[in-house]
Amino acid sequence: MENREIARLLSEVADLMEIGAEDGFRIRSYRNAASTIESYPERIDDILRNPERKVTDIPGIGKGIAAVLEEIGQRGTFQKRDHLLEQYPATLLELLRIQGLGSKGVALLYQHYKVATIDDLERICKEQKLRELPRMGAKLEEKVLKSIAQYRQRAGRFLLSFGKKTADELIPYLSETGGLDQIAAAGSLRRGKDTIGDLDLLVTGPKAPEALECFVNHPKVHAVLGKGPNKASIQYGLEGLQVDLRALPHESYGAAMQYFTGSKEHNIILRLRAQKLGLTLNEYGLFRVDNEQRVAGETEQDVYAQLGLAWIPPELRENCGEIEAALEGRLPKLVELSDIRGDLHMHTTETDGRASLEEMAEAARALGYEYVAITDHSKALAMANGLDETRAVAFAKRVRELNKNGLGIHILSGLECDIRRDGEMDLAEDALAELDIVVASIHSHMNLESAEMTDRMLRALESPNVRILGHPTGRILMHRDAYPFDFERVAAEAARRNVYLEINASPERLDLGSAHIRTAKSLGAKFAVSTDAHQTKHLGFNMPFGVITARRGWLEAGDILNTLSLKQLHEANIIRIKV
DNA sequence: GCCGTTTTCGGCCCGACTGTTTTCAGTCG
Repeated sequence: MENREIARLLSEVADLMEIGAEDGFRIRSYRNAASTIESYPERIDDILRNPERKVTDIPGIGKGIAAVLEEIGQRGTFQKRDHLLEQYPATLLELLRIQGLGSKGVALLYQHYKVATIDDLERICKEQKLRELPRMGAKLEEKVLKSIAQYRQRAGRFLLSFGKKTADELIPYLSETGGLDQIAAAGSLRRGKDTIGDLDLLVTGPKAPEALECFVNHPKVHAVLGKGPNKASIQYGLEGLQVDLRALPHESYGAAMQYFTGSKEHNIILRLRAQKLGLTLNEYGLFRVDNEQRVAGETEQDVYAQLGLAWIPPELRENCGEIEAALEGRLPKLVELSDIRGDLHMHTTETDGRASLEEMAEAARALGYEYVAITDHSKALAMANGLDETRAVAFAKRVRELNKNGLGIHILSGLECDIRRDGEMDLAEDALAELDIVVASIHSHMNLESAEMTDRMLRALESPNVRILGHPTGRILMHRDAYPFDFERVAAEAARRNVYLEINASPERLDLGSAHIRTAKSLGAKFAVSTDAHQTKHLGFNMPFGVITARRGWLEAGDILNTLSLKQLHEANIIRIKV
């Protein structure tokens, strides 16, 4: 079993224990173990099988969890889990994702009304029975119903990063078949959409039929939805992501990539354009209507060229002006991962990160970056052990000392400073002035009225020390919507004040999203693509999702702060580097 | 359940808000 799945079992059990009102510290141990295992570089399975190794050497894993892991290794589950699932249906776990309900609420609802599913919950709210329970009222009913509606809207979708991980598992697996010419992911994954509904894979080559066979026999296939000579569909893994694999002739590869990358809207316009030119376009190629002769198909470039268009990067294929731009030769030269020179938002063990300043800096250096900003939380985030003025200033001093040692990467002293309810900075301005760069972010009071939230953000932009507005809309994909505020006003004001808007590359956020990026760019705003890394591997893993989101927002390198060199940052007086 | 130890027991990040109370439990981050 993969670490990710083991972690999932442990964290589900932690949730069930919480519903069962078990000891909080014990629950935390399960959660800690889950999170450690999820990000552990080695497979737990391998360690278990190796008589020379002990899982208890991993911090956070003691005798108790070690026994659990052993049991999982042998039979895929463990006693405690079985026992809890006898008491509570697994569907209760889903209810925890509804805002306003925690473990206590879920337990009470289950005991009182046998509420086990989202549908049950909706009914109880609509019948106004929720308010009859202790400490629950009409406002909560309303909040829960709203949250259920949002939850349903995003059901069946998956994070882009999840699609990427799945593709990264399946593509090498299918390659082992041998005798394949090409194998690639298309669809919304290739377009870099923030969430995906399914995963589309293509193969070409003489052994494509074997690849289809191999595909439906993957050990993690949950169900085979269909299989023919050219196509197979499966539900993959516990999460049940639908994956489609299409086998095509080599000469159709470009046309197939074009066809299956979409979007549907983009493809409709292309086919209309083909029609006007006396051509017809499908997944096998571009053909003349009169004599059925193939005019393109082996590469995407040929297909676009034969339609009189420059090749359009997949991220732009949403029928949002890209076809007009391709016709007129004014497609943007989109930013690329290799343009990124540094990372301006990350956390360390000083607050809620998992790696030390030195470890983060070293990992960033290994990625080839020229600089990083360490931006730990400020004191308002007490649960993260946020920095107060004294610690922030001391930290800046420590960074200045470190930089004297020639680390091979320049560290900027920074802070992710909380924006308080009234728009004031969480730390005094004179302390912020000691730092090289301040990211200002909202982490609380997210349910203000739009006008109040707008004022709050405009107020935050007034701080002379704020350089970046962190995760500006506050959305968590498939979990929490952006808070309501006048985005255009805030973006315009940020542009006026030279405050950069963050494109938070964390796959759960991708905030700003592409639509907001385009709006903000049209208002003159500039951006920073930052990982918000909480451990070293986030640095490399997150950044491509931020860059692809920036690309979907039509951004070029020149729009993005951290494509500048340290020297340029300094000379442009964007960051006053304190020495 | 983990960890460290002044080593087998006691501590484990906690502050703020909300809606429900009538002094606070539950949720969130």
